[in-house]
Amino acid sequence: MKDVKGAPLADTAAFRLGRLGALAADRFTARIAAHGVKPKHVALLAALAAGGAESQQDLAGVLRVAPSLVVGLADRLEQLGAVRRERDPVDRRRQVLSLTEAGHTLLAQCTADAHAVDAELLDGLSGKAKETLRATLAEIADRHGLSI
Amino acid sequence: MKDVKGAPLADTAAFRLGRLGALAADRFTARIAAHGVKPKHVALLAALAAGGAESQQDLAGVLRVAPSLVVGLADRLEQLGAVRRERDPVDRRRQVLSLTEAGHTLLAQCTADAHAVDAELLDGLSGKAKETLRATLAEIADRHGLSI
DNA sequence: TATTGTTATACTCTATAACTATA
DNA sequence: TATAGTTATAGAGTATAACAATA
Repeated sequence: MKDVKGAPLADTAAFRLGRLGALAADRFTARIAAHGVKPKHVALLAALAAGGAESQQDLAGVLRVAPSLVVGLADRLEQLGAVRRERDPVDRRRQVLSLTEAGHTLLAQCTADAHAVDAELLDGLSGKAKETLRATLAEIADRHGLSI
Repeated sequence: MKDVKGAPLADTAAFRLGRLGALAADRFTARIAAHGVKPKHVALLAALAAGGAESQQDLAGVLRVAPSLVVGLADRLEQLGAVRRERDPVDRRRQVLSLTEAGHTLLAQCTADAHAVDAELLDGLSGKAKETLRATLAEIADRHGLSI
């Protein structure tokens, strides 16, 4: 009769996801720093590439951050020439963001960095284990409305 | 010939782990707030329960935080009656921390909270998928030296 | 002189509230 | 009056540096 107490804290998915998520984020942050951006900037680029959100309010919703935070992110990306910011002619209160050619390139570079982190992090796992993990993470993210 | 560009950013394990890790951490944080602690306090309790680190320096190493941060964590846990803090008679510079009965109880409560978050987060996955995920996360954590 | 713990300080991230302009 | 974006402000979290006690 084992397991009277249930699995210890460190064996829960919640705790491990938190710990590994922080590790993954740290490594990703270190790599993309070379391009002058941080994870939230990349998330914004990815949200634009995915489509469906182009005003700053919509983007704040998708990224689950305060609208005021999007201002600075967009400022920085515009400064890097990665996004265009244009007033919506129909409703001049809205800023419509779109990816430039440079923005697509930057996103591709950061995506390559994420793949590099994947390789480091999942090194040693079997190919099948990696595939299963990706699929499971995708399903969980999907069930919790994390398109980005 | 698909996949010329490789998987998009949102499909990388690094990005999903970061996102899901933040979600798991948020939910865990919300639950344990009822006990007056935050994730780092719980990590300290778990490290003590796991053994192998009892001085504040050692604990800082295991938790991968600055030693100065451990001071405040231990202060709070001592205030809650969850840990004892005793000078090492052999080397009076060292503070030796240990779990009290209340500390074991607190850790058990927080572990139950983590299980509750697991249930929420992994809801909808098959039992087998959950087990495989736990095993894979454990293996990755282990390979990267994350005992806690 | 080196190390443990502590305190003081500063920096990063992000949210909330106040404000401007449009609607 | 309500909404999109912006700016100002404040709080949480954590690291680094300076300091005290002990080795």
